[in-house]
Amino acid sequence: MSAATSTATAAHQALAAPLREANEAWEALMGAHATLMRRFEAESMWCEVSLHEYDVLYTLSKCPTAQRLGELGRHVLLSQPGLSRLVERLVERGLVAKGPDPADARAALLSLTDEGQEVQSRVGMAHARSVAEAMSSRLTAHQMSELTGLASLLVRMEEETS
Amino acid sequence: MSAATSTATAAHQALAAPLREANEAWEALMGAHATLMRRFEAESMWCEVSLHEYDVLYTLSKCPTAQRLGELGRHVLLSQPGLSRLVERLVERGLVAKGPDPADARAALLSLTDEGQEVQSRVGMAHARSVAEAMSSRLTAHQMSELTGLASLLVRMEEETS
DNA sequence: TGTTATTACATGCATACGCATATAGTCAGC
DNA sequence: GCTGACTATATGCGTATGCATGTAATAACA
Repeated sequence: MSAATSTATAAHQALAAPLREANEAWEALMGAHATLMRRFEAESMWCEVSLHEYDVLYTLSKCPTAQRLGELGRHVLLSQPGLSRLVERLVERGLVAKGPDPADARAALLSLTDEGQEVQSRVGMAHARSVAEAMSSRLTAHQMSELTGLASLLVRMEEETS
Repeated sequence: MSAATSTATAAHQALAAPLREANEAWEALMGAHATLMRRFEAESMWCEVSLHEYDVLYTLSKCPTAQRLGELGRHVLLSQPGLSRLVERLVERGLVAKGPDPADARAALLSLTDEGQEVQSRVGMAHARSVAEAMSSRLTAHQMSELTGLASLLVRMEEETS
């Protein structure tokens, strides 16, 4: 091996160590997400509402006041047109109510209907039980809170850096 | 509040504590995944290959030997027909080679072409740098390794429980 | 060995999605 | 108050995806 190659390799390895740690963490996080998503998707509770649809119902259920589409978009991993049409379907199905915003005629204010609340609550309960079963079979309570803390550090990153 | 209601509430709260911890952890993990995915999706490196396509190239690049579709499916969060057609597109584009399995005429053995390796390597480098930047801006090296450990505990859960 | 069940992958079809763009409303400066 | 930049949501269009099912090959078993 030539000196030049050796130097390049050493430099590459010096650079690679922190890069590798970060990518291992991301890959593990991806893997955990994929594993759990696959498990949850296979459950029987999504016959009424898809995961994306439940995501919207859940987000709305946590909001004390009616939300705009753009606000919802910050919580749902979906493009703006995609979310627009997803909400449109939920409105047609009577789970979400869409009304005008008195303060801004462009905006649409979204909230859960009674039926939407009922569906969110019912599906949410079943999902929460499934989540608890999956998580607690692999993590202790302490590990869960550690994971919560670490993952929370990564959330809303772009809102703070932009 | 009646005694019955009070008892039910107490029982609900006793049940709710571990359930809440698990769901907080899952929600934080979802949030971290969504935040980072949103950030990575916005990068310019996916003009050549989409995230799903890169996922396939990356998985193949890590396999020393040619893989079957079903094996790939264990690593990619995509339905079997979806993966079948995604691979079909990659084959048409010359990034993946598909050959017969001498041991099983039903199966198709998949591997990266030279061009596929080149694309995976190039996109992978850029992606890895982006991942490292995103992670290290919010986590210390120690926190990354903690996250790796915790997330790894959740991976391949169904393989061990089934 | 012949019949059935199972596995591995492919395909028809409906739908959901993203990108680009359109439409409608608000705001800033003058 | 008018014009131009900007924002919030909707729509046209092409494509990717999932579900149900098809096709071909292997396995199991009588």
